[in-house]
Amino acid sequence: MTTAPVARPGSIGRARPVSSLGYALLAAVAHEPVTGYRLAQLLRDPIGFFWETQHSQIYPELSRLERSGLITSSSGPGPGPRPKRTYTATEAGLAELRAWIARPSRFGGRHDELLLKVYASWLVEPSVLRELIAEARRHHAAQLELYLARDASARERGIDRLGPSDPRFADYLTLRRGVDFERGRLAWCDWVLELLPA
Amino acid sequence: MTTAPVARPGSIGRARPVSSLGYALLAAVAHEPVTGYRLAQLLRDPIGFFWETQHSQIYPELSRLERSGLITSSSGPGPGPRPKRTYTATEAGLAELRAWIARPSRFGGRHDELLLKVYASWLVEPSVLRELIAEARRHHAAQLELYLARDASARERGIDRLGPSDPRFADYLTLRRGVDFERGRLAWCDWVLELLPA
DNA sequence: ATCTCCATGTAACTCGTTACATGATTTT
DNA sequence: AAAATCATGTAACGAGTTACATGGAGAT
Repeated sequence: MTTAPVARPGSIGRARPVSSLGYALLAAVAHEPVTGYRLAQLLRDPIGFFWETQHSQIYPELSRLERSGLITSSSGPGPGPRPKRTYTATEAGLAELRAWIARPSRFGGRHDELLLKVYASWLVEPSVLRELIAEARRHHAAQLELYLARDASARERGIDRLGPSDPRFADYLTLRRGVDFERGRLAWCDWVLELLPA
Repeated sequence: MTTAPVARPGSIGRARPVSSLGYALLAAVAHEPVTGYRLAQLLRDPIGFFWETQHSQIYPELSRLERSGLITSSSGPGPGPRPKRTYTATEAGLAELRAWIARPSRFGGRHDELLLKVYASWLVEPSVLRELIAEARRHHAAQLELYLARDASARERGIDRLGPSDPRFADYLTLRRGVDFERGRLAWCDWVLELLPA
């Protein structure tokens, strides 16, 4: 039996709980060992489609995860002045991830700048609102195209026939949500544009 | 007592640009004069549907907006130990809001904890994923019901026949997006649940 | 020559959440 | 008697962004 509860064994003040970003990093590292640089890429694409951040937030968070025993690192010579570190998830890290998934989620923390602008749009000329929506439409159309291309190649490889214990199946579920979201947003943009006087 | 510190005509050191929350507050104040307390309510419902925050962030932000001359306040006796302040948008504030709407938006800043959990769900038993989605489904179903009730009463009052220069029309646009979003999310939850082994 | 990619970090700041603090009036 | 509502603020901390800093290898 592994000495499970991780972290500092004799620490009195409890360690800071793992942040959402921490879980995002853990989830990525659980796929395969990666560098901080690679994680920064993943947090633009594909994880970035639902959880974005910058590399400046990643490196300190990796240190925290390692201090908590949820990941371990091995370092070798790097391309720059500092050594390159490759992180691997520990059993404790996987256990923490599993526990987090099962814990009730907080819904909320919504922040949508487009809807905020639309909410205030009665103050501007209809043509300004029209351009605002048209710009959003272009963005969501481009994003949808990207997702659909991935969806097509994922289906080609039979990803939709995989089981829920395959990481690629989980990827597929989030990708489909991306497709639905962009489609919904596009349809809403079109509806608004139709409603607006020419 | 009205204080009107005008919008720093010749100030050299540029003041901090207005934050997204600042614009949310400005947009609400533009409807009618309100207190900080009332703004806190609006930032749960209905503005909170796309821009949430706590009252502890509102009061300092209101001070900043007033120092920038975008809103003014009048104070009278309050129910508690401190005076009650009612804020009103200035012409400069409305101009700033209009300029912000016309400026190009940054899309992004996505943070979706459910999708993050789903992304890592290959690590857990399918039953855990099932419960995760079922919980989300309940939440989105409840939220959809709320939006639909509002949508029905809004249509009864003929809000869908108003023009884009009426604030209630702008409210209606954001409400419809809420309905679409929850419906899309519900459909995705159902799709995942069907895909999962019983 | 310049640009991009790999790779890692820190500094300074703003944004956002939780908890603390007060107190009258109204509702349960 | 207890709780909710109205009403305003501060303190402490965690989360997130932008800018600074370094430097080799390979491509244009």
